[in-house]
Amino acid sequence: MTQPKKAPPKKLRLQPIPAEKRTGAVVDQLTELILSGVLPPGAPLPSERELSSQLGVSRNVLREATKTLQSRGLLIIRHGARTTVSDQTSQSIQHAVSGALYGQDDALLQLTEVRLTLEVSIASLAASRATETDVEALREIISGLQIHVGETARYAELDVEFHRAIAEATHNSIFVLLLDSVAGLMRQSRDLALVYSRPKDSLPDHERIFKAIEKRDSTRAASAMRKHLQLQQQEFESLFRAKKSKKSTTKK
Amino acid sequence: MTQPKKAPPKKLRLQPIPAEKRTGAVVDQLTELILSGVLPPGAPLPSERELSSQLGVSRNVLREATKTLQSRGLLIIRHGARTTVSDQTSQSIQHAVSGALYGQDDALLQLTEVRLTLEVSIASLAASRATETDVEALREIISGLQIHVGETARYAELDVEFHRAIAEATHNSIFVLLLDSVAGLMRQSRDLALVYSRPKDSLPDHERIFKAIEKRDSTRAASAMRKHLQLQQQEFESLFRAKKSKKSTTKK
DNA sequence: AATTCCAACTGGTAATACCAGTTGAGAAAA
DNA sequence: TTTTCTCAACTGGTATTACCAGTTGGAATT
Repeated sequence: MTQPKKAPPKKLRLQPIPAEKRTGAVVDQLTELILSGVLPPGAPLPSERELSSQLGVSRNVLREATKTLQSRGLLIIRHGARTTVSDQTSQSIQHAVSGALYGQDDALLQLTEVRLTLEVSIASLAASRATETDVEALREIISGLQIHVGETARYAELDVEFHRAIAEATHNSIFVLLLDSVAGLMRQSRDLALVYSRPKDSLPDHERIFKAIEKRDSTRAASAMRKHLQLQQQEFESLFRAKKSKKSTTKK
Repeated sequence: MTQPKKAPPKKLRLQPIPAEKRTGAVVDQLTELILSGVLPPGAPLPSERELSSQLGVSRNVLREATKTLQSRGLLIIRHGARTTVSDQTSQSIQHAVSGALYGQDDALLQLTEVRLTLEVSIASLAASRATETDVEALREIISGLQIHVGETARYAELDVEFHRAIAEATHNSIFVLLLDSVAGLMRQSRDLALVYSRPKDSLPDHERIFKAIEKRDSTRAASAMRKHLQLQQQEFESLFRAKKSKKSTTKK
């Protein structure tokens, strides 16, 4: 036994799968274990060979099930290492949306538009519902932003955190999920890197949004967020127009 | 050969998969074929045995790939029949969201809230962008609603169509996708059936929304939509409170 | 013409053997 | 002692083969 002592194969109570539709049943059972928290994020699953025998199904079936759960973003499977529980729920939304956007070159524009409307509503709701804890979390991020104005990369990270924290202040998990998905999709875009907002320009916006939420001023929070995002939107639009005209002159 | 003549195994140009990560490569290749329209919705794939040999991979790999695509909503796999291409893109979003909502009993409330903010924005955008074709489509649905006021089921169908048509008038496919997902999730809820809006009450709302869009009045469209959905939201809220108090007296 | 029936397809599962990354404990070097 | 390196024993990934279980469509029967 050269293998780890940690995560001792705690005999998870696993019900053997009865008859047909085994794969689906395994998916359901594992999903249940994960979502209910018996298998918390980061926890390793037993090996495929062990798990499959415990469940009374072939390794094939177990593997198809885990594959499905991976594509749903619930599991992280790495060749050679143990399969672990993930916490990225927004991943599957990204798949779906990126499918719908396939081949549309104004994809980024559509995304920013969705983000704009989504976040404006979120900001408004957040302002009316934020608890003291929420505000405190935002305050910390804001001070972080102020400190790291010089470092573009670090600032960008905190920027994302900021928007996410606002979504969490709505206390509606769907908003958080949708925002994550949209943000994840935008991050995939290559064109994005070029125009990503300069810290110096956006810091005042961020502060304004924070103050509005701190004062529980929904209206002001919404309008501050709108202003903040509209600038980006305009930059994308001009970028898109430039790209489009270039395309039509080069190709067609 | 007792099997069909239709869908003659048109030799799809399939590139053999080279080295490792075969499953992922197959997923990508099939995804490409589907999203690009080479394999249109409804089209049958070659059988697993044939496809796998054409791709130069084992049936195992092919199967895991198709399984993944199924869970992403791109394929429909039925035991005994051929696997066909699907067109349900919103399905995978539903999976993700229902995962996030797991165990939260105010799920329906969160959903209605998201729907409210989403659709209000959509209505506003639709009003400012609707083409004559869009308006014409809406007009037809409205007249359908007026005709079928008496039939609850038929009216409910048209109701869904109406909201979807508005989303399409934004000419932003992501909005359509998100709306579909939210609507699909709400349809799953058991509590929903009890309070579904009575035709007589909501018809005036629908007409008001339509007229606003017809006149390209964004503000009025948004407020009409808000009014329309807020009623539902309030009903859900009272239902939730009732349920909650009942729970706490019964259990704890 | 309508019904029944069944053979040959389809996908679903199992079992096994081997390939290919990962990992960590212990050996070797500092 | 501390650090680095090595490698065996894990992990997941793939291939093959055999068989089970729904579906389907046409031939045989009514």
